[in-house]
Amino acid sequence: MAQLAVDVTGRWHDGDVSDPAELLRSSGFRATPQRQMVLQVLREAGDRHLTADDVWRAVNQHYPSFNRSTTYRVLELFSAMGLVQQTRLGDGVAHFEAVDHPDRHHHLVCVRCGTVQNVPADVLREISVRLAERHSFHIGSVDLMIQGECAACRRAASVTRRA
Amino acid sequence: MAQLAVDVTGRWHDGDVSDPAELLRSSGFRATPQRQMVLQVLREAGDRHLTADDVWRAVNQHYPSFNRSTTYRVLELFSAMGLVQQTRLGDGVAHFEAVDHPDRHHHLVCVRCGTVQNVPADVLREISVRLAERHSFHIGSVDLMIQGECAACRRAASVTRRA
DNA sequence: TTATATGCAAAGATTTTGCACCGAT
DNA sequence: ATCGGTGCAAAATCTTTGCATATAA
Repeated sequence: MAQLAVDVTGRWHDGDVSDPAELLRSSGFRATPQRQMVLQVLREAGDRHLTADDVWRAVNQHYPSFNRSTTYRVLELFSAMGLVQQTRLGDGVAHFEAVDHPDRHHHLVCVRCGTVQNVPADVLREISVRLAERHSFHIGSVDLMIQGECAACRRAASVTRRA
Repeated sequence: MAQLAVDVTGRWHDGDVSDPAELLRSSGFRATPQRQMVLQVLREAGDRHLTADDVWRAVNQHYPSFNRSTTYRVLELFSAMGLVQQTRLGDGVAHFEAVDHPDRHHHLVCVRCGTVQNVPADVLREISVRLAERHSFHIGSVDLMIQGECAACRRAASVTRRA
């Protein structure tokens, strides 16, 4: 995946995250219906992480001409703007969720059954800030993934497969 | 990516991580040259994370019939065995590294230039153990990725693109 | 008006799968 | 001799790109 195909130089939003259209314009981008609908879908999803395809299907339902490639372009833009956080859960597909706080929750992924448990992110806040300071790094998002066996699978001691 | 197509039930290694062949056999798997070479390549890479393709190219050089699909199958097995950790750098490709400690280091990924800084993982040990206990989760690997802007890019305030 | 963003179609990249054969045990 | 593992080839999945058109500002 190419990173930052979009030029966001000096165009980061600094304000009103509640008004998508204004947010886009104030960052120097156009408030197209596609972009607004993508953001809405992501926000309505709450802390469920959607794949690009999930997003596409949701928007496409109300807006049939909405194209897959636009999905990727919009999601890339939002990632660059810091509106959306991209998460990888080890399943080879990118997952996206709206960012309200820079770090919302993290993931325990079971390598047996693929179940994902969310855990609140505040435990990491202090540590990640300290890390960032030490490396003069400006945090966009924090993403912790712990892989292992969930309680059920440990007990079961039997293999569960995932499609 | 399908998870656990391989049956690893009750066959986790408990011992001598230094002898790849014995390690595999004691876990109930066959010690094929392909598997041993993949492990060797990953171990020689130290803390550089290799993509599946990197691994394939390295092994293929000494073993021309070595096939890409075998690469994926072996890496999946090693992940399930906990020998190899899959890390995410936000570039859409899976990266792998040999695991000696359950958590070795984590990553600060610059969304501008793609630079990756490694940071020692011990800061997270306590927290991840606590999290795992709370969720009755058996930790296989811990993977923290912080995305944002590196010091250089913040200063530059100009966009750097990545191929 | 005009540069940005989208739709479309095609290609690219990565990963998975079915099947016949091979080889570690 | 078995059955697990590999090679091969093909497909599936996910994502990116070029270009003409549409549209937000």
